[in-house]
Amino acid sequence: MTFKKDESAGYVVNRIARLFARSLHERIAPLGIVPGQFPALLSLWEHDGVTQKELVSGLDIEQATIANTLTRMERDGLIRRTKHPSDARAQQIWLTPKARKIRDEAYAAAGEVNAKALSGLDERERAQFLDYMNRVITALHSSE
Amino acid sequence: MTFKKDESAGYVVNRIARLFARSLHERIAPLGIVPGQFPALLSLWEHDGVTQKELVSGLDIEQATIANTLTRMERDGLIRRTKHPSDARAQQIWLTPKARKIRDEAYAAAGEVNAKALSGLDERERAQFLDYMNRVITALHSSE
DNA sequence: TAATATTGCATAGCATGCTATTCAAGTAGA
DNA sequence: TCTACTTGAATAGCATGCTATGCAATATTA
Repeated sequence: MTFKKDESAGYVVNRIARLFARSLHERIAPLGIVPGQFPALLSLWEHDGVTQKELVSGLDIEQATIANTLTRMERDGLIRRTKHPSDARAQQIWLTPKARKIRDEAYAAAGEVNAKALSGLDERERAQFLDYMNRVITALHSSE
Repeated sequence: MTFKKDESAGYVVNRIARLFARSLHERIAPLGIVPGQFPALLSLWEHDGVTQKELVSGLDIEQATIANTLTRMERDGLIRRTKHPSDARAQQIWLTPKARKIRDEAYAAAGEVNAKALSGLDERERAQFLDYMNRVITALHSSE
């Protein structure tokens, strides 16, 4: 009785995630960003000036991970951090002009990767695929 | 025009992969193994005594990554490495009794995670889901 | 066979993620 | 108000993955 990797959802999902990341990495590297910065950027492109806590609350990534990502983003000139006006523990996170400027190209790059990934599925299948994935997320989330 | 994370295949896939890894981690930790060791273990449970090159060729993970994983597996008492009889550059990788012993439980743990993840899909949907994922892998693999 | 190329594996250096912990700053209660 | 709890963020330490390189051993070829 052999464990069939190609039939194990977990195995395949891991493989796909790495392929997506690689593909995205290639396309956004010229913009000066990397895949791990995408979640934060998506959120900040919509609304910046928020605290780290607020940023974290809209993402499904741990606070410690975001903190490190933000440090790299600051190093890379994508964000600035300013003191929060009324809470000395907190800070506000602002996009730099550089980060604002690449927004449309980054969206396009992500769109291209998704398009390429889904190129073998028709409209109905794509919708199903997303539906299935969202159901899997729900199932994995349930504590037991 | 807002980028809808829940409708981006790449975003969702990344999320799922992390949820899978977390769930698997919880279940196999008691066995003394971690998710990153799974691919190598699956291969070695079927056939050990192979070289690193042979092991790598059956997996879709880079050689450098495997090399580091094997170092941790050796540290954790899961494998031993012996000199290759006819090529001083190479080595043969052998499972320890400890690693052999946990095989069935590890299979079961992976099966449980998959079962939980897919619990919201019926038989037909599961087959479709896997089919879609394999098509996505193919699409992402194509160089252009 | 000596020079060159290839190959098997390790290492360096980095990004991304996680859990656990620390630490300073706010808040609440006695 | 003084003590204790909570909270926002950083840090430590680790795993997993990648690309690029290094290095020794083997193979090839001129």
